[in-house]
Amino acid sequence: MNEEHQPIDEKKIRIEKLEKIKSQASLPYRFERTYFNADIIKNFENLSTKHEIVKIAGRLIAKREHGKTKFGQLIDQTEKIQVYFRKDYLADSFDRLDLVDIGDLLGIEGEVFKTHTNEITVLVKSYTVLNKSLHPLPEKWHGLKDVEIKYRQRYLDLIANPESKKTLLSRSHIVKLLRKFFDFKGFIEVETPILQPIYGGAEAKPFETYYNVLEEKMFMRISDELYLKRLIIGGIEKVFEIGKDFRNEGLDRFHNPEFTQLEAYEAYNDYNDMMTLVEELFKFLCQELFQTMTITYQGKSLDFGKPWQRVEFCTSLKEKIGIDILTAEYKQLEEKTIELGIIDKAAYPRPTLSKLLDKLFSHLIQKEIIGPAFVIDHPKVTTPLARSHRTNPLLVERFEPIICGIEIGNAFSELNDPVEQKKRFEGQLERQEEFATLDEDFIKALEYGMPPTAGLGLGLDRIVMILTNSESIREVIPFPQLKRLEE
RNA sequence: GGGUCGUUAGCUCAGCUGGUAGAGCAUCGGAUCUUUAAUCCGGUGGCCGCAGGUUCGACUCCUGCACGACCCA
Repeated sequence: MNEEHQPIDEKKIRIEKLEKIKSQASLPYRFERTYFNADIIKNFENLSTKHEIVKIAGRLIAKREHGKTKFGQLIDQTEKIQVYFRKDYLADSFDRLDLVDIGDLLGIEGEVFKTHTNEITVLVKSYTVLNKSLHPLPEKWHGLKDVEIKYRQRYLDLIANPESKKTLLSRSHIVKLLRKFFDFKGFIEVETPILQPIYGGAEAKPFETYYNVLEEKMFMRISDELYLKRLIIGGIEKVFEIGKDFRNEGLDRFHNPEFTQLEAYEAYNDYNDMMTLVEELFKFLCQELFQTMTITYQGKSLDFGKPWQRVEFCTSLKEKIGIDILTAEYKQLEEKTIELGIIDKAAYPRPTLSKLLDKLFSHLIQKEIIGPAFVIDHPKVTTPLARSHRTNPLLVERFEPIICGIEIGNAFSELNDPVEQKKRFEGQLERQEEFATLDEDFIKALEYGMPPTAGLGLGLDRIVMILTNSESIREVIPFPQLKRLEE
């Protein structure tokens, strides 16, 4: 760069402005807000006829200068609202608006009125700079599109893209509704250990950590299941937990390594009761969020008013590939997956039977299900924690809720026979399933007698995706996992 | 892990077959007393993701790397 033309250093300019502001008065520690912007819009008639002085606070996101007047837009948590500065009302402080940039945080006192074009506006009687932004904001019209910046600097995404903010606020609303539903149904909310000496309750690679004081390797939980069942045994008969699970696996549109799961267990019930509960839950969510049972996800229409479709795991696969998976040889299934190009020999040199079945089903059947549907009655080998099917001992009483091909949960009639449970765990170890563990302490708990119990796990992030029409799990997680940038 | 695509001003994007960088918004200066993607006039702003290579010459072609998106595993 040559000497005459320095690059614009917007930060430097803004710091200088900030110094000027500070030299006149120090930045306030608080501002007594009397209304959120949304409440002003809601109560406009009342506020304007009474000429009430309102105090609002937020970030300036637009500025339109018009000689001896200026219009701006101030956004707070709830809404944006137009603000109107006039030199004849503000005198000297009008000139000091030169020190105010888009992005700055303002406290404003003024009167509510409507402009000629019927826009609800706050006529500014006085304003205070509460803090400055030292950087310019993303562009006003196109917003912030660069997905990498959106997630790395989520605050900018929230300021610039109302849709992103709406999605995260919806998430909070949905979590509240989930708690309300389970509370209404009489479930007790608990918190179980995230740091566990033995992981279990799912098939997934755990994150490992180390507890110095105990001099012991620990795992971040991959599921809450085994602890919640211990509580069922202890007599907390309707129990649920909402919390993070951690799986040391890939990242994609549907997976984040730490994700939120809702698990619920109800004693004296079975998986049919749990299906009913899930149907009721989605009716409740749709009613509260949309006041309708019909919603659209990524262009697909979904009706939660009707009973969910039931898709039998084995029957549907048999219809599709003409193989009875319950009697088929391992080799036959392996050949089929290779023939269909579903499994890569290099990645899985010796896939387990459970893996093969899972791959076949998710590719051939699940992907095509729009639903809402329950995939039911899986082969026993796939599910060590579920109870055998009451009419077919080769199956378990299990269901997975599927919406638009996305698996949003997993549920069973819980296996409560300690001898059988131990055999199933040992079977997994013998078959050398990758993440098999044997939790003796859990078996011991079962030996004291667990009532017949229905259990449910729901992927909260995925439910939020569907209810907010988000195409990636990253949109519904405030700070999704990204690779670290090199310095 | 593999494939395809992307990375250019603070933001959103152009940039042809290789000839040395463009627009809009933002920013800076000026005009403007109801604007709303305000408008009008004038100006500033670039390690063209990073590192090599080919070439007289590379944003452009080639190789590698980083990050991201989608698809596959």
